[in-house]
Amino acid sequence: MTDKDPTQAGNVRLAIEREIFNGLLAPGDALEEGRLAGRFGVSRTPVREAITQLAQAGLVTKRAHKRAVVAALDPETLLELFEALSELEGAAAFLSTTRMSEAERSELLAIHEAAAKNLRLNGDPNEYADLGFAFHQRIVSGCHNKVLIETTEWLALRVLPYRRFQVVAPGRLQRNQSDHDDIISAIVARDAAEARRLMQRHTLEQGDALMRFIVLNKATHTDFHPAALGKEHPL
Amino acid sequence: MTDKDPTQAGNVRLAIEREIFNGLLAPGDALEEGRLAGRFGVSRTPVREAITQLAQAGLVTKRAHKRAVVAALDPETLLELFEALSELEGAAAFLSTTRMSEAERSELLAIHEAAAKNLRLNGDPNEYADLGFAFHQRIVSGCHNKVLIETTEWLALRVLPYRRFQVVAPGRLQRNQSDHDDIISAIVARDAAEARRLMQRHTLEQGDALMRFIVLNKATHTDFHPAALGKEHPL
DNA sequence: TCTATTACAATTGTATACACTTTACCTTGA
DNA sequence: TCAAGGTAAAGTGTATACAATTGTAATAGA
Repeated sequence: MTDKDPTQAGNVRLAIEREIFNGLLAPGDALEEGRLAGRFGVSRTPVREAITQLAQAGLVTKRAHKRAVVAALDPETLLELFEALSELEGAAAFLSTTRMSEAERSELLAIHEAAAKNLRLNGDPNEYADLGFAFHQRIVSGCHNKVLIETTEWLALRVLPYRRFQVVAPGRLQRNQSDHDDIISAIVARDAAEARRLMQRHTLEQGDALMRFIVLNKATHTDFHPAALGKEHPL
Repeated sequence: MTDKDPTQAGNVRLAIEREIFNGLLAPGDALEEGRLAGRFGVSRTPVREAITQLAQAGLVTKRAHKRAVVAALDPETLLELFEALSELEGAAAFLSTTRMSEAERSELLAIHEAAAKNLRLNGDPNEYADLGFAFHQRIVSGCHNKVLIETTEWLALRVLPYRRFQVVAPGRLQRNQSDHDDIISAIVARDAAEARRLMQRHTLEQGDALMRFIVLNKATHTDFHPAALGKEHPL
C-alpha cells in the first residue's frame, strides 16, 4: 500500500483504482464492501468512503442499497465521453499553443520524436501507447489552466481502461503518428486555431476507431479485460 | 428534507449544497461533522459521506485530519473556471445548433423573449438572473451529450455562488441580453461555428465582468454572502 | 411444471464507541 | 512581557454493532 496518503480510505481508493486499470476489476464487476475490507485488512468504513469517492469520480456506479459496480461504459456513453474529451483536449491544444513554455514545448517534441523512432524501429507497442498517452497529457498540462487540466484528466480517466486497446486496429499506429505530426506542426507554427481543430478531430477519431473495434469484434466489456485479451493481442 | 433520495447521506448532501448556494455557508466556512450531524438530526456517518461527495465535486476542500471547508475560490481559480466553462458551453452551443429538437429550440426562444420582456419593463432582476441561468442551461442540455452536460454543470455548480452577482455591474444586463440576441441569431441560422464562438466569448466575458467587480470592490469571498450583500444590492 | 409468495440470508445504511491527530489555551521560565 | 512547552479539549479517522433493505431460494398453490 502506498504511504503517500496518510489515510486508509485514500489508500484503498488508490488500490481499487489500480485494480480497475490493471483489469483485475473489470467493468461490471461488483464491489462488495465486506469482501474488499477483508482483502485490504481494514474495516468497511474506509472501503465505503473510497467507493463513495470513486462513484463521484464516475469510475463506479452506486445506487442506494445496491452493490457498487465498476462503471460499465455502454457504447453510447463511450462515444459521448470521446466527444466531450475531444472538445476539452482541443481547447487545451488551443491554449497550449501560445502558453507553453519553451521547456514544455521541447519536451513535447522529444516525446513525439521518441514515438516516431519507436514506430520506425518496430519497438514495443506498449511503450508507444505510453508515449502517446504522454503526448496528450503534455498538451493538456501545457494550457496552464488547472481547472481545465483536472476536468480533462477526469474524463480521460474514465476512458483509460478502454483507450489502450485502440492501437490494435490495423493501421491505427501510423494514422495516430501522422495526426500527432500535424498537431506538432500547428503548435510550432503558433497556429492555435489549427492546433485546436486537429487535436479535436484526432481525439474524436480515436473514439471512432475504438468504437469500430468494439462493434466489429462484438466485444463486450469484459472482453477488454487484459487477462482475456493478452494472448490474442500482444499489446 | 427531500424525500426523493432515500438515503440520509444524499439528503444531507443536498441540504449542505443548498446552504452553500443560499449563502448560509459562505466560502471559507468550516464544515464540522459533529455540529452538522446534530443540526440535521443524524449521526456523523452520513454527514461524513456527504462531505466526501462534496469534496470530490470540488465544492468543499478536505485534507486529512483537518476540518473540511467550503471551497474558497481565489481570483485565479475563478478565472480558470470561467475559461474552462466557456470552452464547454461553446462546444455545447456548437452541438446544440444542429441537435436541438424543434421543441427545445422554441423553448429556448421563449426563455430568451421572456428575458427581453423583463428587461424592457424593468422587471425583477432576480427573475432576469433566473432566466439567464435557464438560457445557458437549455443551450447546454440541447447538445444531447450526457457526459458533456454533466461536466459543464459540474463546473457551473462551482461558480454558481459567484455568478449571480455579475448582474450588479453597470450595464451588464443590456450587454448580456445583446450577447444572447446574437447567440440566438446564430442558432436560428444554423451557424454552429458562430454559435460556438459567440457563446464562448460571452461566458468568458461574464467571468471577466465578475472579476472586475471583485477587484474594484476589493471584495473578499465572504462579501459575496447574500446576507452581507442583500441590502446594498437589491438583486 | 410454472408461478407467486414468503421466509431467510446477504449486503448496504446508520449509529455509536474508541483511537489518533490537531488545535488552543494555559502554565512556566527567562 | 513574551516565548516555549505541555496538557487538555476538540475533531477527525476507524472499528464494530445494529437496523433496514434487497436478493434468493424454497415452498405452496394452480
